[in-house]
Amino acid sequence: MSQAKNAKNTDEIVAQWKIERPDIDASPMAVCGDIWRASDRIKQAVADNAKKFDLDYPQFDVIMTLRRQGKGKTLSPSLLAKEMMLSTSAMTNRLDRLEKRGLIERIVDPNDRRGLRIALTDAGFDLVDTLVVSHVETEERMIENLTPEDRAELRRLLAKLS
Amino acid sequence: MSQAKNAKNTDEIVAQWKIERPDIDASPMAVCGDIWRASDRIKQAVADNAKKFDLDYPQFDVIMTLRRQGKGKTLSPSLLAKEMMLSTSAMTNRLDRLEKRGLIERIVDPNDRRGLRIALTDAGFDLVDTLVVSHVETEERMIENLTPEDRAELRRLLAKLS
DNA sequence: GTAAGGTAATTTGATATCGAACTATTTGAT
DNA sequence: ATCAAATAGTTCGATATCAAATTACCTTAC
Repeated sequence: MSQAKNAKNTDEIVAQWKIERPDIDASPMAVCGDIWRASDRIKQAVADNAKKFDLDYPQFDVIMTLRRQGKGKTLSPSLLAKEMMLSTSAMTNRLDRLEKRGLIERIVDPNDRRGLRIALTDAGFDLVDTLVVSHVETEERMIENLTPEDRAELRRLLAKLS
Repeated sequence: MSQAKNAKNTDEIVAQWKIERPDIDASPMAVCGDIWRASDRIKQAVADNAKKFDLDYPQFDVIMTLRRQGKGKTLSPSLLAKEMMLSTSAMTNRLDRLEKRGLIERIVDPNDRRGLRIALTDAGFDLVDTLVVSHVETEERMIENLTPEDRAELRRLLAKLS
């Protein structure tokens, strides 16, 4: 995940293809590759920050999503899964681990006995409230070289992707 | 991986945090989140394309890397792993599967009996040469709404990330 | 009101990943 | 020359993921 020192930059990759397949315009690889790698670096930084709180990224992801719904709010496992683009079986797994750690609890849905409501425990709530500060600092550090205009422009360009 | 219909856009997420934690400027989440999601969509499209050739992304990744080195060129497993930012054990796994499919072969390094040289077979070479065409088309389709200037600007901005 | 089909969550089985331990070989220091 | 340390690749153990199957419950159509 972390940027390996020896990984070629995306221009070098395009140059290699230019030699091997001069009939192909490989330049999209540079654009897509740069997005890909930027994302990997952000993911790594975010995961490293979560690790400081003894959380892996999957756990971090869930409790952040729960926290931003508001104090006392709950979500069903399937909504959580949809929200974070994950299979419900992966969500079951994440919730198992978080429940074991006492950060969330599963509450039977009073209106639908098939369903559950997932709530942060007090410990989970407190943890997120500390965590989110350094999380935002981490992300800010990743993009600190971008001016406000750069940021807006970057988002505008990314929004144009199909 | 695919963009879930119900996933909130990153502005909505920032807005939720604004309510819950007005003391925090969560705007970096929107920038980083947009990069993250753009990357996920590209990854999905690339994996879907590979699937048309009965390859999963990991296998695709390896044979593309080998192919662009040039016909007949070889790389060691550890260099391959470094090149694609992967553990060597994951690389062993990928090579096992590719070897079973007859797309690559492991050749003992004549200069170092600990080492291997990984080479594409003729079948592997032919497969990549078809595959790479639709791969580039796939990536081009993802960024088709970006003008050449947009693409350069996007890369310039991404390069400014820490 | 009952049966058919839909939905919620979990379980199961397969695969990919990593880090650590392991085996075999090479390199380097004396 | 010898032996310790480094290196190449694999194996092992743990964890995460997905898709498909499963169980339980709800909703709809009649």
